[in-house]
Amino acid sequence: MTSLAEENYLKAIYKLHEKTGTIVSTSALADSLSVSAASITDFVKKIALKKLITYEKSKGVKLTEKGRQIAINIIRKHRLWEVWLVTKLDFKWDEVHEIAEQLEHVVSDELIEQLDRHLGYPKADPHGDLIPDAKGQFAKSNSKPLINCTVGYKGKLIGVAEHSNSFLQYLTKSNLKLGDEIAVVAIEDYDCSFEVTINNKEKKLLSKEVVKNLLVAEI
Amino acid sequence: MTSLAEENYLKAIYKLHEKTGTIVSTSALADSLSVSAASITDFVKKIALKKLITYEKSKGVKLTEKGRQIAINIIRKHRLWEVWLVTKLDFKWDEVHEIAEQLEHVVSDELIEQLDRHLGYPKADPHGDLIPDAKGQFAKSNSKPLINCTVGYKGKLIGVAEHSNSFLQYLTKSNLKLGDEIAVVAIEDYDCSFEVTINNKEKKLLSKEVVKNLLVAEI
DNA sequence: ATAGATAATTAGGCTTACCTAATTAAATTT
DNA sequence: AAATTTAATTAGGTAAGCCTAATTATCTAT
Repeated sequence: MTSLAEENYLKAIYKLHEKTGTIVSTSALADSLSVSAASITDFVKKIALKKLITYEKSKGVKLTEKGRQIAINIIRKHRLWEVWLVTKLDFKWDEVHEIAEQLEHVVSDELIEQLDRHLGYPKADPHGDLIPDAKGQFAKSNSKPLINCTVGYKGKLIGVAEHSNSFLQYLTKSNLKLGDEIAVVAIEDYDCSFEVTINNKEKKLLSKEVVKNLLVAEI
Repeated sequence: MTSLAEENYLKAIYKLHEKTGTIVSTSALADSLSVSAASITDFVKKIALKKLITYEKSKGVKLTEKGRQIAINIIRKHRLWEVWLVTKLDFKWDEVHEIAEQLEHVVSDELIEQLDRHLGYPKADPHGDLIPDAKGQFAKSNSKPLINCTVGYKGKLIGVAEHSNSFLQYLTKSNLKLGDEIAVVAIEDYDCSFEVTINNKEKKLLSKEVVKNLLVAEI
């Protein structure tokens, strides 16, 4: 069996690897889990023995295929629960993370299968993150950060690259939501801010920080 | 905060007290939690210091009002989740207990409030057990064991006094479910078995063991 | 290439929630 | 009431998951 702590370590390793593309360092993990570096070293040795990760002393860790499957399953559960919270219980997209962090650890394959069915086999969570299927397979995504687009580009907002409550709340306040059509009208060279129109109507100025974190795709 | 172990101890004490009406003994708790008596004594002292229970050495324990509120809240959550599992995810009434045991520990008042609303504020769980409201208040029940009824009695099956999977599965197999109308046709003196009709149609013979565990109420 | 800074590890401890074995208290039998 | 059985407690110990402080490795800058 996989303990709560193990699940959280594996998930953190998965996410850090996804972000950096490299082997995951002790300090990055310590940071992400809010646990001392010494504790990380300890724990990491233990789960390496269980073949959930490979551990290179003073280098860092990597998930094994076994560890990766567990991590992906936790992420699958987390995202399905988030969909449920938003679509069935009317939570806002900035209110679901903490609750899903608890629900993701509930153990029952039957439950998750039924939940998935109940939700109509959603492809993405409320933040646009893809939901892997029961076999751990992700759909292919063709999203890119809006900041990589040029004047004249027209696409749909399908995700966010930053999940902080403050960013999500900023978007809500700005009346920007997933599915909105975004057209790039102009880009200011000096500060990299974008002038865009939303759904062919509303004109908006978006700062570089914001544009970096908006993920768009062809319509 | 209340730990997982604390929640389980309080719930067990609540249920044992409900069943026996008396102060709860160390051995009864040990039995119900599958933990050694020595561990019970230890733990019970700790939560007595937190004023969740009162502990009389060598006598047993009782919930304080604070402990009782926590226990009732866990039971409320458990039963709401069971309703959700059956009504929204199509689980059978004998499949929900273990999953609800996990879900009941998820911490979020908002979540439970929204879940309650989503379910339409159910009064009882799939086994007919009453669901306390957010203030810990139970509705009044006028149910009684079928075994206390006499020939000619007509009532509705509204609950079960025994929750084992084998009993629930027996009822399912016998095509008996909550809401069914039961009329007592005859009672065999010798073995206390009941001859009944279900929904004014099907005739059935129910053993004393079964009749003891069926809860009925006036229609 | 070496000094200094940064990152990782080791050593030793703590808390929670459990355990067994030994002892004491309470209940039951004779 | 004494003897026996049963229940409860005490004493001492364990594993998991964390901690701090001290040490060692690795990286960076001169």
